[in-house]
Amino acid sequence: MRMAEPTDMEDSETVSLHQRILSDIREKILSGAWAPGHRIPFEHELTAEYRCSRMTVNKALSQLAKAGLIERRRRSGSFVRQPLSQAAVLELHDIRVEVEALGLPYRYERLERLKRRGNAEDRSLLGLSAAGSVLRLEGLHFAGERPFALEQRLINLSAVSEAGDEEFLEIAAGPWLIGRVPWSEAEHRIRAVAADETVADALDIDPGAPCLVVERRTWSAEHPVTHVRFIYPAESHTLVARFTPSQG
Amino acid sequence: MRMAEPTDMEDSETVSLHQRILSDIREKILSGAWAPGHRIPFEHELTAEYRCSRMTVNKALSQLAKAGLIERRRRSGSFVRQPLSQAAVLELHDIRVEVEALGLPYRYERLERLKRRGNAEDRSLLGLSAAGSVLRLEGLHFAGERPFALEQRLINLSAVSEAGDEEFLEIAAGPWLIGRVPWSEAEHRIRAVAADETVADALDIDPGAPCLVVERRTWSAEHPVTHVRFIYPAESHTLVARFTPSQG
DNA sequence: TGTTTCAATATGTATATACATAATCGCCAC
DNA sequence: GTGGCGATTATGTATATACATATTGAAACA
Repeated sequence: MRMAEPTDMEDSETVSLHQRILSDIREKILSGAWAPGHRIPFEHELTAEYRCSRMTVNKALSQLAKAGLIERRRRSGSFVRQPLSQAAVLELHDIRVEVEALGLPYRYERLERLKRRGNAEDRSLLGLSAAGSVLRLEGLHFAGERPFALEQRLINLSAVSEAGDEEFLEIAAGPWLIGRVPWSEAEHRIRAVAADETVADALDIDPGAPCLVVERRTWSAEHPVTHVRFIYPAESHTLVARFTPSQG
Repeated sequence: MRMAEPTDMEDSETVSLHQRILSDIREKILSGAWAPGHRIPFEHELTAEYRCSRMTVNKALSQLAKAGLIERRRRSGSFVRQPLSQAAVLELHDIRVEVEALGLPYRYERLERLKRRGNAEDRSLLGLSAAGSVLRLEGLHFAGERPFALEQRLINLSAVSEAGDEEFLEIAAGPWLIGRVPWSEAEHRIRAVAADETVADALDIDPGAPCLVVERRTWSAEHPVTHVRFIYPAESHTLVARFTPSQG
């Protein structure tokens, strides 16, 4: 019985082999290295590549199939899938796309950019245990001339150091990060609040007006990457999510 | 009432055993038969119950754990989870569960019940093309003495005729429907609004105060089943949804 | 009384194996 | 050619087995 030995992985944490296969493949797909339609290696090839049994590979691939990332066809192999269906709403949340879907011109404007050593609140928002540098950004998304959403973001520079060199003057950090950091997990919190003075001012609405707040924390391989808070004036925004009963 | 017995399997389709275990348990949890905190049978017990190997049981339970429905603890067993992962929040959205997770006593109170021929608005909300009978319900969910959420619901009686005979005086229609109608699809709309007079009055908050509104339409095999609108006072509620890419 | 140790236990992960099933390829007959 | 048919192939599901690991409860100890 050969135990799963960290053969050529020196950064290897105590991650199960099955997890490693899973995230390797997921990353290839999300990063675009394997485009939709691409045939991923056969089980027996992965078996050889990872030096493990077919069951282990099979479990990982089945999981990817269930998650909708790949499609498996008997006798043909497994293929990267096109759609990104329901979850797209809550996963991507690309404001440019939303705005342009409304037929309005999109624009982003940075309000604030600040590099600092993370304070207690930063660490709590990011879910960091140790202190480290963070980048704080604040910006406005416009739909035409009207403010569409206010964005307040923290980026964990220990996880994404290159972000420290970016200005983010006219591009939002979201799209920038998506192309660079393959995220493995995200958590959303959605709530309603009354606009305070600052928010009302930025969004050009009345103080006290209801706003929809969407907060998202993102992890990449266990490391917190970013925390972002989107604040939408109530009248401008409805989240839509469509589900079929999930099975895991 | 429930036929969890593997012995009398007259309905045996060509479903894999692993799928059957999975859906049996899921149903027990979603229907509330196994409340949050309940310890589900050990792997070796399920092994005996379903006459299969531990691997098969393990695969099913691992999947439920990944989906966030249960939590597994070594040496202790597996337990129905409290904290509502995405599945719980957006799929079932059982307010009783949410309230009890807060450690508060739950109560439901019907405000209105009305059977009528669906008008234009009803049809639009339900997504019905033809006219038919609908049941309109309005009720309040309490957490302790405080109103926790206002529920406004339409049920398509052509799809669920038995609902017409129910009073729904002290039980909300949500749990009732879940046990009866296997839904195949749901769509959520989430937004923020300011409370109007009626809502403010029911929820015992100030008019104009921000509220989180969650609307859900549910289909069962292409037929619209129900449309429900939950209105939460902002301070009482945050939706939480956790994702791995495309939901694993 | 408090702490340390240890065995028991349930889950976590991996193995090798077996057979079923669906899709495809190539061969052969017509 | 072309239509059918079996062999091949990749995945689907299940088995029995093995050992790792975390946690608990109780016994042994200071």
